[in-house]
Amino acid sequence: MALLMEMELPLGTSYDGVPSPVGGGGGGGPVGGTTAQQQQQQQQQQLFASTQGETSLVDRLNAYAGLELDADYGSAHHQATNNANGQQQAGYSGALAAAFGNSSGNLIFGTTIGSSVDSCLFSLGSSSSGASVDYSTGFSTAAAAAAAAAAAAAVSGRGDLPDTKEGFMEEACPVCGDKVSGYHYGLLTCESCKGFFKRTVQNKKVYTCVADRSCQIDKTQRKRCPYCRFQKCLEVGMKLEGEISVPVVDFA
DNA sequence: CTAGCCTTGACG
DNA sequence: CGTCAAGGCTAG
Ligand SMILES: [Zn+2]
Ligand SMILES: [Zn+2]
Repeated sequence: MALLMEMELPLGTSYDGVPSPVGGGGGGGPVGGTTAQQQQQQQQQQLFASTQGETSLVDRLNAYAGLELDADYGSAHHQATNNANGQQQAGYSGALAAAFGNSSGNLIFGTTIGSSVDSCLFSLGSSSSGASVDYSTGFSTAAAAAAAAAAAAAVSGRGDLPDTKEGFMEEACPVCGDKVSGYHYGLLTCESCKGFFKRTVQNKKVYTCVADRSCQIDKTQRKRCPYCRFQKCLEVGMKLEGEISVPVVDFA
């Protein structure tokens, strides 16, 4: 697919206000300084809060990553499969987003690790079967593993979904499983999740989960808990146009 | 609030 | 033009 190669994404999205307009891919007007990042942080803070059993920051990060792994590895994988149809980098950045909070290196709870994501290098083998990962920072094995797993799946273009023929498993919203209607906020999602994401970001909505922040989101239950739905939107990598950035990665 | 449909604009 | 995605609209 040549289409996925021509995505020119603005590196170094400004983190202090004006989202840099992206050239590629049509699109409406610029988003008026909406802060999905803050919302993302809010919700991920809550997730992170459940790791308070750990003492050190690193331990908590690892615990957090562990939670992300357990709760979301499936969807990340799933998404990577969908991306085989077009945009492989989405799953990649999604995993990175889950692991790092955002691709500019700021962690979800407001701390900064190192300087930026580029302190974490991924060396992916050219073969689709195996991918070697080299994380030199050693900050979070679990987080790196999560990112690497999704990255590997994205690169290899294989997930656990059986492809029909030419690897065209159409329609499967990574959030709720409904039929996808196109690319929305960075990846293939259904119309309803697109609208949902739009509403919550535009109106700066903040939901709260009445359960354990781990509600299952599917087509029939997605209405049940908007918190967990939005959480899954974020985990899966949905983001505003201005926030779309490519993590510093070199495929060797 | 939800979600399907519509309009808008930027591409090529 | 046609396509695509963001955002608007609105019945239910
Ligand atoms: Zn959906
Ligand atoms: Zn919930």
